[in-house]
Amino acid sequence: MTAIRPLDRSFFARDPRRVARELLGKVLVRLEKDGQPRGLRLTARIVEVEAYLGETDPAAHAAAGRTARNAVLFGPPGYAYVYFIYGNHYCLNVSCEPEGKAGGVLFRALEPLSGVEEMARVRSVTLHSPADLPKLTSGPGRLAEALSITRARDNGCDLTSSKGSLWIGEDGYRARGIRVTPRIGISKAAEKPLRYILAGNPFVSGPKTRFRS
DNA sequence: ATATCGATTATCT
DNA sequence: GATAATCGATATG
Repeated sequence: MTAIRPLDRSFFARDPRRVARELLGKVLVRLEKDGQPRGLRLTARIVEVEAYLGETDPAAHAAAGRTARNAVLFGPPGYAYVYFIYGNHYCLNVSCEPEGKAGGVLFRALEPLSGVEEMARVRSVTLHSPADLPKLTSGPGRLAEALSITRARDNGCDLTSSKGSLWIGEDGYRARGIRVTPRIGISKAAEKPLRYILAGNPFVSGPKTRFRS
C-alpha cells in the first residue's frame, strides 16, 4: 500500500511538452462512491501521453481560439478537459500553462494498478490471461471508459485535489525509458514529435515497436 | 502482422 | 453538411 500524493498546480502551469514528459510514471486516481465505507479506488500508471500546444498548434482543439467546448484549455492549469469524439468515445486531457494561455496533455494509455476487476466490468472485457489487460486502458477512449470518465461528469474538474473523484498523483515511481514519437490519429502537424511513451511498456497503444541495440 | 471499414454524435463551417 | 486527438470487427498475408 503505497501512499499517493496529488501533484501541485504549479506542475501543470508549464509548457505541455514538459508536463507530458514528467507525467510519465505518475498515477491517475479514480474514486467511485459505491456504497463501501471507503469507496472503490481505481489507480493506473501513466505510460503514454501527447502534448497539445496552444493556438499555434494546428492539431490542437485550441487552434481556432476559445469556444464553449475547449474553454477549459484556456483556463487555469490542472483541470480536466474531456471531449467526445467519433460519436463513441471520451478522451481525457489536463489543462496546462498559466490561466489565459491554452495548452493540454492527452492521456493515451495507462497501466492498471488497482481496481482491475471494476475496469474489466465497465469495459465489458473478460480477462482470460494477463495478455488481455491492455484492452482495459491501452488507448485514450479505452482508458476513459475504464475509469468511467465522461464530459458531463468530469469536464472542468480539478485534477490536483485528492478530495475530488478524479486526480493525478505520484507514488515515488521513477519513469525509465522515455521516448518521443509523432502523435497518433491526427492529420495536421502529424510529423511533430509530441507523443511521450515509456518504451517497452505493454500498455502503450499502437503497433508494437521492436527493440534495437 | 497490417489494412480497411462502420459506428454514431457534438461541434464547427 | 463535414469532420473528428477512436475502437472493434473483419479480411487478408
